[in-house]
Amino acid sequence: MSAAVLQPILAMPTVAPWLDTHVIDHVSLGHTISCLSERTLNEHEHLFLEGEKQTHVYLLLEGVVGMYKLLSDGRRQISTFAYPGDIIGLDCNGTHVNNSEALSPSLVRCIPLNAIDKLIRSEPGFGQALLHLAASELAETREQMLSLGRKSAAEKLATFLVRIARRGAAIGQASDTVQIPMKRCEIADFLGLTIETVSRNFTKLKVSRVIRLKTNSEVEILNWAMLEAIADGNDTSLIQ
Amino acid sequence: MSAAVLQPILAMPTVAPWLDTHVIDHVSLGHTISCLSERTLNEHEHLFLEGEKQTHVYLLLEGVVGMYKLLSDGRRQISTFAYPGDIIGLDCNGTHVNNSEALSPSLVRCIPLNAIDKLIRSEPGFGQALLHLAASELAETREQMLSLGRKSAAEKLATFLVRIARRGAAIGQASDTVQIPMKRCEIADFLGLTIETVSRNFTKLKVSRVIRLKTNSEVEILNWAMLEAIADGNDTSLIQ
DNA sequence: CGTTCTCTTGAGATCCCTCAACACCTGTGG
DNA sequence: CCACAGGTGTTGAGGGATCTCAAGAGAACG
Repeated sequence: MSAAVLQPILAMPTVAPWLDTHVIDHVSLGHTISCLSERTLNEHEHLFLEGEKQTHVYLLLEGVVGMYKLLSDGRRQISTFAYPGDIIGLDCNGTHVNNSEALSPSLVRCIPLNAIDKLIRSEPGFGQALLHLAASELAETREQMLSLGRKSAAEKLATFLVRIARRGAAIGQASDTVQIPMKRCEIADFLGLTIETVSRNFTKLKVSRVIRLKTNSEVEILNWAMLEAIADGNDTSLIQ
Repeated sequence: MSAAVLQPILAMPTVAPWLDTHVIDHVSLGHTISCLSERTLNEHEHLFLEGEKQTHVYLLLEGVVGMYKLLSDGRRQISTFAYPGDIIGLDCNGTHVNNSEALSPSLVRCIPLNAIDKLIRSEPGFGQALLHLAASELAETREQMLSLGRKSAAEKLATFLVRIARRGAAIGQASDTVQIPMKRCEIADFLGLTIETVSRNFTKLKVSRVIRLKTNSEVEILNWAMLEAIADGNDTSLIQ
């Protein structure tokens, strides 16, 4: 699989093409191709933990990876989900500030930090691409803060579904059915809710004919306008 | 005032020194110093609005600026507060995704985007500094997501006070008294609470002798260990 | 010294959480 | 083929943290 087809949706210019094996070998590593490795992750296996020293940046090739933080009593907040084509581990300066766990069997390409540094110095476009990527992640994260701080449970779930549907469409999935690669528990920890509240609001959306659940991880969006209205806080019927 | 003394606390290497008038003039603008302008903002004046085209990046020289997003019914989420030395407008690729409002009379240096681009291309260290800055902002934003999604009102307020106290100490304020340059309303919109809940939890912290309010905008921290314990969710007495 | 803005405090309502039971699905083994 | 177990998701009842609405207390300012 070529990394060139796995471009992050948001970044323009994109970062992933630079991290193709041949490019990075040619540009920054000379002939020591062995420095670039790939790593498979089982479900629930961790890529890195909070507090660990950062050694690599990772390009996700397959699977879904969740980044999360914990409180000492076990409360968890998932800050973002990484999809194929996404860069993992950019949000840290030397030490990881998140835990990173594979939510499904995954495959990552490991890019050593010094390779990144060399690329930045030798290829002016690369640094710019990384900067755009970071800016996009910041924008997305701050959009999610609006959800966490100010939206109701139903609005949070609708927002989540809209975003995940757009994301699925961007990587070429059938647009009528949205694949949800995470469990209720992970959705809850992403939205700042409990699994029961997530489940109840799935039901709410079902009975009001906004969505239909083909399976627990496949959602058909029946009323896209209504879903977006709820997500944006413009709905008056569902939220009572 | 020289920008060199106004380095962002988190970024290492820092960005601000590159944006000093003489440096940016020499490196990227040749002799057209007129391209670099400064702008004063009254309280509640906006630097830019969501959806506007991005023309500049701003270095905050004086004052405090809040970045926020709105829902159509007026619910507001403040995503971050900028202090002197901070860069404003980095979290966007062409179009602003936040509103940016001065919370106190402020002064910003306006750096045109093309100057930023030139600096990135000509000075390899500058792009790296920007990247570190973006990574730091991402880390800080995701820390705030943990607050928004998983902490109680008391824990949110304690977290806010700890962070603002550290920030004040870093720019050389007296460590026993913390200056809070924003109103209750802005604290509430930052923490995802109402002003009443913020006020009630200020009172909670007062009666349990964790803090003392000299004025409404000056807080003395009486029990630092307790404040941090509450912020980290390790307190059992206050949260019942 | 009133006016306005901000902050605090109280009482009731509400949304979401907690605890609990049950339903569903899948694989395993008798 | 069925029984069973474990993981996952749904639904219900009750409680609690926070919000809403309302009034009053301070602080800032002309």
